[in-house]
Amino acid sequence: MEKMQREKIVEVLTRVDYGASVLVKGWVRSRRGNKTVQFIVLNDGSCMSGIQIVADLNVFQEEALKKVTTGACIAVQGSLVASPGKGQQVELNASNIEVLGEADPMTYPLQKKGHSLEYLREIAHLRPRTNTFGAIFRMRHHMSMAIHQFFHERGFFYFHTPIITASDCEGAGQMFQVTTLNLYDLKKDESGSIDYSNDFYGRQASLTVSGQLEGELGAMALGSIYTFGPTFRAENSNTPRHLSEFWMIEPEVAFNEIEENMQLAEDFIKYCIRWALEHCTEDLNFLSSMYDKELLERLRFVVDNSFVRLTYTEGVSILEAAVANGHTFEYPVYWGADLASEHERYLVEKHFKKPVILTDYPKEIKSFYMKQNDDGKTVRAMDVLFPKIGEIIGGSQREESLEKLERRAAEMGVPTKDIWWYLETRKFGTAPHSGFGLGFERLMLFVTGMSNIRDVIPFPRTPRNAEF
RNA sequence: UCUUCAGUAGCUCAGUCGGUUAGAGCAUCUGACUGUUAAUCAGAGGGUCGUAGGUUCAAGUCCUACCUGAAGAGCCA
Repeated sequence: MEKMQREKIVEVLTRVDYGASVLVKGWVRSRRGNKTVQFIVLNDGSCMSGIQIVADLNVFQEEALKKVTTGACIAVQGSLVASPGKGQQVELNASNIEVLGEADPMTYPLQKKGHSLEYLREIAHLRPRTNTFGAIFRMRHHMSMAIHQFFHERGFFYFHTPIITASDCEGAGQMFQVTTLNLYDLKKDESGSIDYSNDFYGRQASLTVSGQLEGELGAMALGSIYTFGPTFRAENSNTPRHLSEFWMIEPEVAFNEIEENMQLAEDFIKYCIRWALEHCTEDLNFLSSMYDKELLERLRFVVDNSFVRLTYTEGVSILEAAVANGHTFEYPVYWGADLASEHERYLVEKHFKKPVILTDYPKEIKSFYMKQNDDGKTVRAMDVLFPKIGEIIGGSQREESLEKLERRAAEMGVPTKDIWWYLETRKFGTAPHSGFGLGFERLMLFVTGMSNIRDVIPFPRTPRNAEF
């Protein structure tokens, strides 16, 4: 084969310079045909569509096409022609086909017919080659770009918080320990505690459960920052909405109060969804047709309507009214109770039928760092609740008073000695500030219409599952 | 972690009240077909019924434990 520049199928499909000689490389999705002509659908991942390769058997020996099987990788040189068949604008009349990598049809796990998502999870190393996961992972990229673009446009700085941390007071869940100690020969002191003085960091260390505390340090210097990185929770959560390793976006803004924080959250989510509608049309249409017919409608609805904002207290009143009218919940509703998912779902899906931002929760059920309201009972927390997926964002205005912060930490039994540096932001030049955290995969669930979080990250990490 | 459901061919599933040799579609292979669109048509091969015990004359089917998966719940993003 003469030396040519390989072209991406996404580009070739838009071309109209018929007769041009083109080289494409990709993986065979299917081959069909008869004694005269064979059709090969070739996909290189650059877009959902494959290009149809036409192999005239006057040009090719049937034997030469034997290795062109589903899953094989081939390079095809041919001339671009307008397709006489239905279903595609252009196709490639092959003049040369080279098999770069064979795929034994007897053992190749992907067939051209559909597979269940559960089965594809077991072959996560190959599922990116399917239409569904090609679409999802292309969208994952686009959503990442949207996030950076949104914050960059608004003057936020991408701030890198550490993945390994020695503080355990976020209260966000169980942590994975990081150690180089010999687990077969752990040294313990008289009280039976493990001696970490010889560990890598000279102290106990873990994978981060949130970059928020360090993010606040950035905000108190750079003004507006965001983080976007992996986060780890060692919770034994087995649900379609939890991963033990997931990606989180955490903006933090100096001088923002809770209202501005809410506006930022709403603008941010809408920006991302609008970006998906504009940049991922082909993939969205596929996912919509295959998995969720109302997907596009739901995305447009969220973009076009403002989120409902109400306080926890108002939310509880609505739920209590529902109970009075005969609606039954499994868990009781009363002021002070943490809302169960059935309660959140009722507000979002039954009562308001649109995204809801709940604010001003009882201080007892929220973290120590949230700004205390003057009523002495509530804090300036905010949760953004979405249809289908529940809580997509959790955030708050932060307590800027050192005294109040320390008192609350003590009341809640939070060990603050490891976060003296965090407290010093309140000691030196403290300022009102706010931020929130958004689970990237939860956003992905919403924009793709997928229902299991294990299907929107290439290699999901969940309890008892770290394959690939 | 709790509750419920499921595990039978490469994949998706059927298998009746416990009863003879384990069924289908798709995939794969072989053949047919002059442009197909998840092509079509004909034929063939393909099984440790999740694992280990137990009940029974007899277990894919009933019981127990465990493993794996899914849904819901809790925890949370």
